[in-house]
Amino acid sequence: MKNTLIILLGPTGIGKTDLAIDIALYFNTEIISCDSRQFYREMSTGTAVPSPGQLKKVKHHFIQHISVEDYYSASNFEQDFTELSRRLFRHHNTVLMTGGSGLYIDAACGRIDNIPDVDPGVREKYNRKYEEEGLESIRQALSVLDPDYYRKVDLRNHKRILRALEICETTGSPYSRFLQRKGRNRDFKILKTGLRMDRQELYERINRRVDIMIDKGLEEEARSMLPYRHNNALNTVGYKEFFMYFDGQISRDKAIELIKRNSRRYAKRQMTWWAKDRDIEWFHPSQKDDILDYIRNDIL
RNA sequence: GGGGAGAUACCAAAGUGGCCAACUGGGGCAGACUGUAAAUCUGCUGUCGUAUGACUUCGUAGGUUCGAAUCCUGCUCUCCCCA
Repeated sequence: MKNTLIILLGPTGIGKTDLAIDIALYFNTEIISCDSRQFYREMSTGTAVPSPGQLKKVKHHFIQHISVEDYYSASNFEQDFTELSRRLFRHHNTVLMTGGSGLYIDAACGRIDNIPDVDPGVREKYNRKYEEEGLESIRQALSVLDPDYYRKVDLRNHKRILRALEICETTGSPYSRFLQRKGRNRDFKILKTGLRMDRQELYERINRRVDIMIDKGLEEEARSMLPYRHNNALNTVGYKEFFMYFDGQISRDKAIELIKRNSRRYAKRQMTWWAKDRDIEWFHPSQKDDILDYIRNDIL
């Protein structure tokens, strides 16, 4: 019998954490978190990491395992995940992965191609080029280095262009050449379950959860993150809005309102990401028994 | 009771005779995205819709005009000031 990676995914605030614990307990296994912000040990209330009590119930991995000052990407996650899953499958037939970071989940599923690491100096160089000379200049560079990709990318999205340029320059060959859609083979089965609910219900949950975070001291946590605000890890809903408030750009109420709105928009983007994934079996978070049945039927 | 201001699409708010289906902002909807992804980027938001297209809108009922969200009159409602 093949091992199975059970994935429980869903938009922010829908209730993955509790459900994941129940599922993990049921199958007597451990949880691999796949939440790109719960990785950071300096943040907790704004990222809604599982509570100490929850962490005690089931062993969690990749919760606050790195620092906001570390560089971490989907690729790093893929490597860490590969190593960990190999270890866990030695003692478990099933492992549960839960989270809401679509790209990272895809990475764990082996859906990203093997692409060399980028030379930090090269990254620096193109970032500067973009800042100093603008979008048009990096577009131009891309049209020379990788005309194929130039035709396909969203030319208004500097991040896409920058990434391609970095790869072109560090590897000496066009970025598009690495995008073979071959992915990586995994030696375990993947079973995806998704959580979804009525939009309005979700949005109300999100709004309420933000209020709870505020009560738990999100403002203080954000203030303590001020020294790290330039790190990418702090370009995060719940923190960036408070930074604006601390800077005097907006009122505290406005910051809270923006945190709610940006969380809603984030949830929307997550749902768009998964909308085209035919492998996901969808459930309402209250359907715990149905989810357990679904998983049990599949792995037996 | 007297005087003044105003009613515009989901909300806020421009528009004050034709270039208006109506600026802009918010909210919302839809989408893209193979390595910083809670990031980054895009489209739509009166209805029908392939539409440079048709139809119905700017409190309400009339009127003026070739033509009105814009001008005039009545009505309804809201707000402010004086009593």
